[in-house]
This record gives sequence, structure tokens and C-alpha cells, in this order.
Amino acid sequence: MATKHVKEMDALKEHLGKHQLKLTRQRELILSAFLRQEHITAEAMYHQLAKSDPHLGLATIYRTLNLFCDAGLAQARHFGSQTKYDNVSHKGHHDHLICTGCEKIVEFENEEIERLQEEVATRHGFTIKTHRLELYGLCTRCRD
Amino acid sequence: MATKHVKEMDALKEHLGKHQLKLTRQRELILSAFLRQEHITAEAMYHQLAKSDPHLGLATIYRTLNLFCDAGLAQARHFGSQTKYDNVSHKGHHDHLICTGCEKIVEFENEEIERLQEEVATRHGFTIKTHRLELYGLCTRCRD
DNA sequence: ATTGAAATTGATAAACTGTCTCAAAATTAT
DNA sequence: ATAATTTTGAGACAGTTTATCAATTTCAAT
Ligand SMILES: [Mn+2]
Ligand SMILES: [Mn+2]
Ligand SMILES: [Zn+2]
Ligand SMILES: [Zn+2]
Repeated sequence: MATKHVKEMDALKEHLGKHQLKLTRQRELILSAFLRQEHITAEAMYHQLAKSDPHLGLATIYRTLNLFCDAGLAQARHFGSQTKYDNVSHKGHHDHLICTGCEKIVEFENEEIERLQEEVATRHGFTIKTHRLELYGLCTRCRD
Repeated sequence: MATKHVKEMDALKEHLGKHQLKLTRQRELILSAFLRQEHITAEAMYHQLAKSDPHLGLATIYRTLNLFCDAGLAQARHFGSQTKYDNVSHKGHHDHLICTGCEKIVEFENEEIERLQEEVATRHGFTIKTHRLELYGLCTRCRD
């Protein structure tokens, strides 16, 4: 549908325009697939897209997902040895609860923690630009 | 001096004893160098130790630092794409403030944040096993 | 619609970090 | 000292991501 993901497509176009970058078939294709995901690795996107477009190169996936990060549509998160691209196009900042049993990822946001982080930083003379908070454990189902 | 790092050396010996592992020249050497650090990568230890012992293999450094983790003397921390081994022999749990300007790392510990983390986890049915909290920003000196 | 400069792509090489392999050496219990 | 077991060092190997570069595509200006 031409009515889906218009907002994100426009955000990408705006970023492209500002940086003398071009809109390509691949970029449209990867964006549309990416927006259907919550968190995904480049490798996983590669295999998923290979079904419909077997000649899409892995390097292009990486380049494009990194472009999405620059455009503010994605955020790279280093979970273990892999980088997952977090689809942040329709949501604000958040942190993660990760089940080490089933790999489930739950997003959360806690204002009080954010406030305390600022407090800690200030106490040490730091100005926070970003942060990363990940809680690892077992979800209800995996605790059996 | 034979009087330095005796406690940690004993902790290592105890771990070795319990797991049918042997005390080697390399393990003593790497331990003594490691205990002088706060946070260090395997690669950095490799180069540092190469000055006095050019034939120490990188694999041995990795193996030994991982051994220290098992023995509770070190903790592996994945900062970006590199693993830093945190010398936790003389300190308990803590999190990190990291200056993106000069790479300075400040350790902190905030009970209130820890408590709120538990609260968030409980609310989502999770049981936390570990967590990671890193605040990235600029220290006083780099904010100029 | 054509042209042409500039950006992009895909295939693959390379970089980078960390682990594995295995013969030789070191350790430890006997 | 002997012998079983563990460890070491060198380099091969593996997993993930980036760099290279010739061919292709985009897009703004004719
Ligand atoms: Mn997320
Ligand atoms: Mn630390
Ligand atoms: Zn689970
Ligand atoms: Zn600094």
C-alpha cells in the first residue's frame, strides 16, 4: 500500500535530501521490511529479504541500516556479539529487559531511573549524551 | 614483593585447586599485571606484557583473563566492540560513566537505581540475573 | 527524452576480535 | 624421577562488520 509508512518514508527522504544522498529501490525495500520489525540483525534482514530479492547484498543491508540510524529511524544496539537494529521510528527512548532463556526482549521506560542517572552524572561532573540500560534475566515462562 | 596481591593470589589458587587447574608462571604473571589495572582489554595486556615477556601468546591472555572471570577476580564488560576486563577483585558491583571525549571511566553505584530496576523487572514478570548500565557523555574537562 | 556527474550497488576482500587446534612444554601427584 | 594431565604458543579459523571497486543507477540539467 502506498499509504503505509509514509511518515517514515518522508523522514528518510528528508535526510537523503539534506545529505546529497539518493533514493534507491533498495533503500525503499529495506525500509519497508525494517519497519515491520521491532529489533533485528542485519544478517536476519539479509535472509528475510533474500526470499523476494536474492541479489540484495549484505553490505547494502548494513549500509542502509546504518543510514537509518543516521536518519533517526533506527538505533544500533550491541547485544552480545551481534548488533540489533532497533526500530525506533514510532517510539521514543526506552531500555530493555532481556530473557536469557528465550531471547525475548521487553521494552520499558522509567522516568525515575532516568532522573537518577542524571543525578549521578551531575555528581561526577558529567553531561550525559546517551546511555544503555539492559536487564538480563528470566521471563515468567522460562523460570520453570 | 611477595607481600602484594596475596589475597587475590590465594583466591586464584583456591579456584585452581577446586577445578584441577594448574598454577603456571603465565597465570602468576598475568594476575600480577592485571591487578595493577582498573579496566583493560586483552589486547592491551598483550602489548603491555610483551615488553617483559615477548613470547606470551595472545590466546593465553584471553584464556587467563577468562579464567580470572571464573574465579571472580575479573568481570568481562562489552564496551562497544571491545571487551574490557574489569578488575573487581577489591570491589563489589558497580556501573560506569564513560567519557566519549577522553575515554575516562568513572565507576559508580546507586542503590536507588538498583532497587528501581528490580521493580521494573518484577512488574514485567522477570527475575533479573545481571544488568548493565552505562552512561555515556562528557567529563568536566572534555566539555570545553 | 538524453546526458553526465555523482552516488549506490553487489561481490568479495579485508579487518577485527575472539576462540580452536595441536604438538611441545610445564606442572603436579605418585 | 616418572607419568598422567594440563597448559602454552603459534597460527588457523570463525563471526561480524567495513572497505574496495567496477558496473549500475539516480537525478538534475539540458
Ligand atoms: Mn527496543
Ligand atoms: Mn568497573
Ligand atoms: Zn524467556
Ligand atoms: Zn573526558
